[in-house]
Amino acid sequence: MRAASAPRNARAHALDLIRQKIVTMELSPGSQISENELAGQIGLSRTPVRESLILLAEERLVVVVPQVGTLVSPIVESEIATSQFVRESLELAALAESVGRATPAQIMALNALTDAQRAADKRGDTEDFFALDEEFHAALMDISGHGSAWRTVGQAKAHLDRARRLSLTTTSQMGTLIEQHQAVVDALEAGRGEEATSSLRSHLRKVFDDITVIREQNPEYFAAPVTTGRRR
Amino acid sequence: MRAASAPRNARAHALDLIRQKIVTMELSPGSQISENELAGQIGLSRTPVRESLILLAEERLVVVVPQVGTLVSPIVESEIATSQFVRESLELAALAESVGRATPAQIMALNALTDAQRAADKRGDTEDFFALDEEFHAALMDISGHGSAWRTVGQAKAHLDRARRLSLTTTSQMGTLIEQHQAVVDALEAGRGEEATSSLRSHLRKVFDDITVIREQNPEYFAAPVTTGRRR
DNA sequence: TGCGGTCTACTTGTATGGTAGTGTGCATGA
DNA sequence: TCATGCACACTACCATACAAGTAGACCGCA
Repeated sequence: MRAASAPRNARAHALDLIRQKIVTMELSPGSQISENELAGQIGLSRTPVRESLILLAEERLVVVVPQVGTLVSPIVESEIATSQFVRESLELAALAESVGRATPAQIMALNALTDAQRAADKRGDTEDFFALDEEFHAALMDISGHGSAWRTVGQAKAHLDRARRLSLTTTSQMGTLIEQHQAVVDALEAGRGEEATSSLRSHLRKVFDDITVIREQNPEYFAAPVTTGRRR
Repeated sequence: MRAASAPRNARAHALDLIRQKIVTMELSPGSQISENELAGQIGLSRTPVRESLILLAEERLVVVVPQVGTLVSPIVESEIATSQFVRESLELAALAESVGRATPAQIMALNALTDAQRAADKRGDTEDFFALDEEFHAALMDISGHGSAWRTVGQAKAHLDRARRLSLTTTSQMGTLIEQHQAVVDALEAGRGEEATSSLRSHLRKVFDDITVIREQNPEYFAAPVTTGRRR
């Protein structure tokens, strides 16, 4: 979400703030946080902070242990795999329905986004790059007519993004990702559905595969495949 | 969710209760509810009830208007379409990955579920039928190894189920649904992936199409395709 | 009769106090 | 030295009080 522009109320503000801290790794996975402490930092009472944490727990970004504490979810491989599965399934299904539906204006908008990404790449602006990446995928999904399903993708994506942030220092691969975006747009414009979906699939897989590399480089943030003792 | 067995705490209890009231149409779409009133009924204070409503708002099952009130979400066609898209995409993608992975024990479990559904059909027990339906689809997804993505499907499914409940009086079609389940299991067991996915797709589509019929019969619960003035 | 302002009842939002449960560290004793 | 029990500090959970805002009823007036 690029636009956290409208602080509808204090809770929404707190929620955006805390989620950002988690996804950007400012709050590192596994670290303990407390309602009191966060409330103090943000300048609110415990109530809106607590409500935010409940929502974040629903997103699996934090784990609340009753009477014990709240901690930032460790990056669990199975969780990432699930997020990848959800994202990939929804984006590919949407793209398949988009073939032949995309208007010239929509294609233009996608091209504008890839251009903007190239500019961000040259500037080395990884933050903007990530924001544009988000916009691109959202716009792509919107063409299918299932834009409102982006909410679901966004939740899954949060887990992936958190892991990806660990590699944002290595900006060398941004060019590759942009060209993969472009390949999807070009195939979509030409009406080549198979090519579009296969391009998008390999793009999403590449992002996913990068994470496994990241894991080897930053094992401290990754948890063992714990079975949390919770029954399904 | 068949098992609301473990009342982990008061809020989880309230959440299950309220969600059930909504999905079973005990709280009709569009009707206004209040934190105080619900708290009184359940026998809790506003706090856990309020937290439950926040979560339900995130699921789009209720709409909270600040300082005005909370109302059960009307059944909006676009919302149902999105839910259908999410459910269909995830279940089909999972099934495609399940082909060749299903163990004999898993196939047996699926067959046991269809048998149980036939029994429920004979008894005319629609509640049990719905619960078994849920179990069946969850078990099917679990085989793919992406069982934890069922959470996501479950949220989408809640919207669909609510609309389906309107037709639970017409139990005549339960037999058809069961045989569609069986067709999926049989194809999966035989390793015929294409047949399995196409069977599941037509099954899910049938459920979806039923809803459009329901709409014509119960227009009062359906809202016009309102653009709620909310920017994406 | 119709219009306008005010007042009240009710809503959700936020702050705060008390409760129950958990983990930790320290003192005590073997 | 090590094990054990206990007190304490800390947590999230829930209840309650207060604040901010809205909608509608009601009354006065033109």
